Amino acid sequence: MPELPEVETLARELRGVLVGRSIVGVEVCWPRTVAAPDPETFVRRLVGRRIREIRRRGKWLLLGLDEGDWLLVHLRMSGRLAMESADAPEDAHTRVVFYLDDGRRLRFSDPRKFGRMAVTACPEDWLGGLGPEPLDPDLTPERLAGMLRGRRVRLKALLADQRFLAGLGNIYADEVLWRAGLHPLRCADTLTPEEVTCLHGAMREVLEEAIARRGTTLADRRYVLPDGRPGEFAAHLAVYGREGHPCPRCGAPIARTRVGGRSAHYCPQCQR
DNA sequence: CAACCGACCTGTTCGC
DNA sequence: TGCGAACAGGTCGGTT
Repeated sequence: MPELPEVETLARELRGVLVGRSIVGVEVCWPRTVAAPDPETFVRRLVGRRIREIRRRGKWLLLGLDEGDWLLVHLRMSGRLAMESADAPEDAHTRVVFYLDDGRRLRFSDPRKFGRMAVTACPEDWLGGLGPEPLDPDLTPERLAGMLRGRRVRLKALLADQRFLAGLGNIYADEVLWRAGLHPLRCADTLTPEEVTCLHGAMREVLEEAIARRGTTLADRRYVLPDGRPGEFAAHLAVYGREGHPCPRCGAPIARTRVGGRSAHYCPQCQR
């Protein structure tokens, strides 16, 4: 579930505690978490490295290391990164543990085992296919209109397509469309310039507000901050997970349909 | 090009 | 109460 606001929050929180630290050891508990290189080389290229910087690109977290390598992390569905002291309790879902030079650990736990990480000198090999960042100032309404032109796809599917825009997933695609008053099944290349501007604004507002509230922690608590605190945006969701509940804008019951095998929540009254 | 499906996974929820 | 089926959705690769 972690999407752009959750990974952005993670990057900001980890920046304060990880930058300047060195990795003194790495334990791979579930080898398939390591997408590349092979787990042995993965560990060898990390041990002894200092963490220079932390960035986000789409839903990817990037840890910049000295000597030019990058550690890339994708949380997918259930991944979680947590800072913990050396005496923290066992976790049955631990997949990779990074031991740091201050005695603390960065633990990657991931019940569903979908999360992936990689060490590479060339992040572009992994991130090259991603679309633009939704919050990039260069992504103007005019440019967004150009991206939509000729795309005969349903809006919801396009917003969640990482090649189109990097970072939106099921939750925020639904929330953005509700804020913009656009139906999730609407064909993408039929939007008027006014509607594109509205979509552009809704996207920025929803993402910026979600980041300000440190992301969405749902009842299952699969996403929490590195210290275990929850994000606070769940209370501000208008449609996601609210089927049958009243629309915050008009009071009509929120409906749910399916787009490409995934659920799409919307207000049948406000989103035509 | 667009839509759909199965695979990857396991914890939770649902129906009988 | 207990059990298995269905569901959750990010991404990839294959098929229609």
